[in-house]
Amino acid sequence: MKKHAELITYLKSKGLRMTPSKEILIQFFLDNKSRHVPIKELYDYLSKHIEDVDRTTIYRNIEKFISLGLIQELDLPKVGKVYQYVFGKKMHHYYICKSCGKMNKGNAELFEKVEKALKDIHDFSKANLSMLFYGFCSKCDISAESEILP
Amino acid sequence: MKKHAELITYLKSKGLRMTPSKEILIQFFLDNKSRHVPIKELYDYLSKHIEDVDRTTIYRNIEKFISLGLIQELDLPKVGKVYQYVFGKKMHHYYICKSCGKMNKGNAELFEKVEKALKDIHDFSKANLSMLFYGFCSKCDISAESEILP
DNA sequence: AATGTTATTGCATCATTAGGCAATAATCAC
DNA sequence: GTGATTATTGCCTAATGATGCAATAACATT
Repeated sequence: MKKHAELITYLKSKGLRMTPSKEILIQFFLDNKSRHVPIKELYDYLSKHIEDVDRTTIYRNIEKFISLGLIQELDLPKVGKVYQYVFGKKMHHYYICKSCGKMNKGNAELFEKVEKALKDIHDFSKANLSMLFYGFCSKCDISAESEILP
Repeated sequence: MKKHAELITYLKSKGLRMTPSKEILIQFFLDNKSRHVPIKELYDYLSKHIEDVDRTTIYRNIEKFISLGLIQELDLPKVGKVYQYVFGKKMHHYYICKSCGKMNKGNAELFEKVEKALKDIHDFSKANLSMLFYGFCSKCDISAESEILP
């Protein structure tokens, strides 16, 4: 409730107008904070509450939410795009396999080391920062049988 | 030339078969190593060399090349997807603005600090690792006028 | 409460990306 | 070289995502 109101205030301050579709999507994200949601699910959910919503509405709102730091998009190989609530989170990071799309949350130690290292970086907001590490999980490791890659 | 042959050998060892379209795409990437290329350009280039190439061919080859660590995809807000040659590179990283899509190469100091920190991480290949930092550039900074975000 | 401004939506349309299937062609084993 | 295996392509179709425009609705101001 409180979070919801805060969020609305923030979004309005950024020039957004609160419409039924935005209200519903925001509530959905607040209720599913820890999940990674595919856009199909968002559309289905919205359709349940508003009949004949156009798919464009979803795409345009998603885009705005991303630009304002409300949600984050992850494009996972073999899986597709998923969206995740990130508003107010300082940072988060993931390891994503370029081959199979498998995703791991990074460990805390690295998190803190990088956070310290980031103090040097300017022209980039430290709030709401996402770090994505694209590599290869052990199952897909490409360097294993290769004499070319180090 | 040498690089080209090495690459072919590697790809074959991974089960790929060398076809005209793959040859042309690979040569293109070798000739444009430092660039970030949109898929339209790849398609136009391929079309010049093979008449009536199907779009599907590009997409499927791109996907394979990514899976094998030959190229890397960057999905930039407001800009779109671009592809970059990364084969054999140990690591690279970028700062990408979630709002305007502006992209900066990260600085070297952070690069090394993170590289050290990564020694702890297991189940992830250190070769061919991409680090993407998604935040907000100073121009788009969302936290500037907000009392909610830290 | 009425009004003016403008973000938002729906609609139509187009561009991009993905998947199934049969024909083709690259590679391997002999 | 010949044949067998199977990755790849093209084609067709479907799903996903983007864009321009006019109508609508949210919001600030009065």
